[in-house]
Amino acid sequence: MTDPTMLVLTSLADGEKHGYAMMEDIRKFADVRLGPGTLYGAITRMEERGWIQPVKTDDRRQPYRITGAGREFLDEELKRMNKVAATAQQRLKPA
Amino acid sequence: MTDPTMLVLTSLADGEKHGYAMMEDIRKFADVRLGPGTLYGAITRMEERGWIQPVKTDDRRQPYRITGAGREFLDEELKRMNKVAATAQQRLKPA
DNA sequence: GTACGATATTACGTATTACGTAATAAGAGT
DNA sequence: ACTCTTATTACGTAATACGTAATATCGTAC
Repeated sequence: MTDPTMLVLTSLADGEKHGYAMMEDIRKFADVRLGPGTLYGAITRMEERGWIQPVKTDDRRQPYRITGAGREFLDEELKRMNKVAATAQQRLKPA
Repeated sequence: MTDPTMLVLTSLADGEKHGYAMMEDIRKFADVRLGPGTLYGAITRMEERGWIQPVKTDDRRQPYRITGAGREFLDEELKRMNKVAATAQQRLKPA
């Protein structure tokens, strides 16, 4: 419904961020509050899939950046989302 | 990613359908193939939540219709989806 | 310098959901 | 009768979501 994967990819689309920063960003642009369990779980899976990658740092905070594959995936999913949204809106307001 | 709930609600937005018809419809408008486990599982949950309801019939096929609450929910989620999609698209293409 | 609030992540456990496959059954056409 | 398509049910398992608590660091006000 508020798929964490899409939210994280969208959050990283305009630059690298660490987990906590994503939380805040996502709360702002989507009005969704991801708890740590949801967020860091999603991050781990997405890293395994090559959609995001950790950025080297000395800081205790671990920033991530979106990969090419991540952008591709995001783009494709966006197309589908738009298609579904367009269909739904059209059907909800028929006349 | 391709949330069955949204897909079913969208499918029912323009009239009642039974499960199999939803499958086909969803495949057409979203290019997503929902297997029976996914589809009928979603239907059951959505019925429990009052977003859809079964339509009385003698047929072996069980049609469902979207409820007022279902429309409301769909509408709200669409707003969020549009917001996320707009943000993502904007961020993917900055200049 | 220590107390405190905000920042940041990890570590759990549990509940929910997704999803694949197989089984079942009825109808339509040959 | 047979077979193909239609349609649903019944599983089991894997993947995800999500809440809560624990842990730790940082800044800053006192």
